[in-house]
Amino acid sequence: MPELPEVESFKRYFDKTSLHQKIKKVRLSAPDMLFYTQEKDVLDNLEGNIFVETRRHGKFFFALLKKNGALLLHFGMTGKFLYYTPDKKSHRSFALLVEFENGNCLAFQDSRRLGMIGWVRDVDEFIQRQGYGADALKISEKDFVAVVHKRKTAIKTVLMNQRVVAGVGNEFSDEILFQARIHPESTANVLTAAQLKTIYGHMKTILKEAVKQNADRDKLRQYFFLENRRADLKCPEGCRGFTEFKTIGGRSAYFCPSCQKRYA
DNA sequence: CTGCGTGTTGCACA
DNA sequence: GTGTGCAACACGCA
Repeated sequence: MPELPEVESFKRYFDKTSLHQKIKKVRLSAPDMLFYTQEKDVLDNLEGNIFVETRRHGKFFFALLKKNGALLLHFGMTGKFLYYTPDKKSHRSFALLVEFENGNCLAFQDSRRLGMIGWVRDVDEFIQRQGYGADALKISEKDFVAVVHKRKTAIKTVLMNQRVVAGVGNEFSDEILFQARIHPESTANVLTAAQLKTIYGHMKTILKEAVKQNADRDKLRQYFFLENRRADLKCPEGCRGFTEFKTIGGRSAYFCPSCQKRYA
């Protein structure tokens, strides 16, 4: 599920549990998840070191080390943290395990292994080198309109393109466009500046609210397309339309063809 | 038992 | 460089 709000919630969990403790031992059980990184770069740079602060850019999480660079994690579709005190009876699965000197462990778990693990010398340099766009919660309205307006593909695809804006995933893109009443297949560059500002406003509002609620889905029920990802449902806007499913840009899209207008 | 997906990369090709 | 579409990763779920 992880989109920007979930990653922010994972960041809080990490901040609460894993800062300022000396790292004793690191185990990597999923070397296939390494992202532009050698296994020894992760192990050697973490062991004996201390996490001092964390950062998030879009869906990427970084834990900055006291001495050298930062641990990079991406949660893919099923990634999560589990901080625990080990006992001899049960052992937990992990892709990456950080054992602290105080005896507790932080497991980065990812059953589907679609996440990423890495080490970067410099976070900003990494983001720039990879070409990721500004974070969805930090980008200015002006910059948002400018970068989105250049694109000649479906607005949904543009919102989800991490190299345009970082942090919006499939589910939130559907919800944002539903609230903006714009059809997800509308071509980005034919939308007016006013329409893009509307999209920007909804993007900010929804993401902020989801972050405030700690990405707790039970508290985000009011968002129709986060909650209902099915076709043929009655549109809650009372437009008498029914939800539709379509693959857009290779991703599953849900929308109301009746109240979301399509432009070009 | 089959098919699908909340994410991303990397490739071939227009 | 921009955009499209696919396969790949592995697993839970309907």
